[in-house]
Amino acid sequence: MPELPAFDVMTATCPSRTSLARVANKWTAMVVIALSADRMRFRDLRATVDGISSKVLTETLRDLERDGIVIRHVYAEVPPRVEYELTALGRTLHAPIHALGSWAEDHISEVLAARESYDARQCP
Amino acid sequence: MPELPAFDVMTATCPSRTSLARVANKWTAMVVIALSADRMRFRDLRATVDGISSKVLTETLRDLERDGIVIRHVYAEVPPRVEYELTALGRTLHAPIHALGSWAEDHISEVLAARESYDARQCP
DNA sequence: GGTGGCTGGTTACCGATGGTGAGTGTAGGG
DNA sequence: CCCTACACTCACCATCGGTAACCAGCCACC
Repeated sequence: MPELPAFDVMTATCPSRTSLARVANKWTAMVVIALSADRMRFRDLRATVDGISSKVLTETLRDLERDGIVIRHVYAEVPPRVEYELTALGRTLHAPIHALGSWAEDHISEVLAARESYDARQCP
Repeated sequence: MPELPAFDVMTATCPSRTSLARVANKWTAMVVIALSADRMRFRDLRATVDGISSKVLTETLRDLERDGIVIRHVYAEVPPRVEYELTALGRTLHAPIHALGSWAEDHISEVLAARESYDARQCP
């Protein structure tokens, strides 16, 4: 009865594909990494995730909230305070995404070397 | 002398950021997953990664080749034959990306449930 | 009561990016 | 002589991500 995964990210129409598309995204990755340490407010996230715009951060957070990965806490204060936090589901995403971020940092020298030799080969 | 990572994906200007952007991408993820099993030719990749266009597959593969993640084998035959294979560096990327793909497949039901309740809350 | 600041957005706009469909070059087969 | 197979490449749109500017609500200050 343990049916093998009826879900396959390789299939264009499979819902898991749209989920992969959301999760395999640089902004998603950085927001999840930032939130994995602690819940944060909007402006701190914006500062931590260097280079993200308000609009894109808003959209990213709303999509993540819709998918049940982050939760939004609104405090009726002045000035307004809104905090974002990973849900239990979001915390399960931390390991894979953190691994990806670490990969980028750990292997950047190899990537840069590969680029250099590729570019040298292309335009002699 | 083992300096701690001078690289930080959270910094917009850090090279590792551009690397993360390439690697945290749905097409990249699917191509790497497809190639992790075995080297493949172009048309088989196109068939495996359901929904990708020739143009986008070509671009993705060229970027991955430039970053030293895949290697291109060209056979001077007619009709032409080109095979793509993960490099050693590419194979180190398999685990993180595969984890992400599995996450998407494993948690899709929770994601779909979250979406449903979110959408119900938004427009009653 | 006007001004400015704080916060978490929203909006208009615009260039980049993804996607489509058609075309290209080569050689063997019919 | 033409058709097919394969791996692209190109011209063309549609869509999307990104930027900059603005907004709402409340307070403190003048």
